[in-house]
Amino acid sequence: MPNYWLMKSEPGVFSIDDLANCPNQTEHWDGVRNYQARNMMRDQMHKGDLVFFYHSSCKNTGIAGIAKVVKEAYPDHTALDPDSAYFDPKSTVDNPRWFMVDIRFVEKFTHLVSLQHLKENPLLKDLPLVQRGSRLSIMPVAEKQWNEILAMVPGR
DNA sequence: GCCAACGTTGGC
DNA sequence: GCCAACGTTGGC
Repeated sequence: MPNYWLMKSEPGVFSIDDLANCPNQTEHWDGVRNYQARNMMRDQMHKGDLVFFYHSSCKNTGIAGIAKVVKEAYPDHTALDPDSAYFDPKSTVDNPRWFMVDIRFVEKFTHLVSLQHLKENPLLKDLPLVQRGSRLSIMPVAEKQWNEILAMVPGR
């Protein structure tokens, strides 16, 4: 059984369309700089897990589609690159502080499941995404929540 | 652009 | 270990 996740991305930076247009429709998920998110990604995210791709900080916030984990956590090289916005001087080759996984495009929803609709569904009240003040960029999704959200996808 | 909420840093 | 200051996230 796969685990289920939700990962946020700003579509102005990297959208689900960008993922679909990558070589092999696969890209590494760099730039995670939050320990809670890192720990989940590093310790609990496994090959074959499914991911809701969430568009944040944009006009239409919500879940835009599905991706899947195709490579488990390995060091995030952008932390070692002084020219990267994600550079972290405290991360080293021998002792990497930040990690990333590779994900592959699976499906784009014809219409996204909006944050507003997610918030309105009482069955999703425990999802960190809809909780007040939550800023987690990677979060687990329970199987029941996953199925509930899938049932909310317009036209699916 | 605003700002509430949160995470991190660093002095003590 | 406390906590004030600061930086970031992300919805609105």
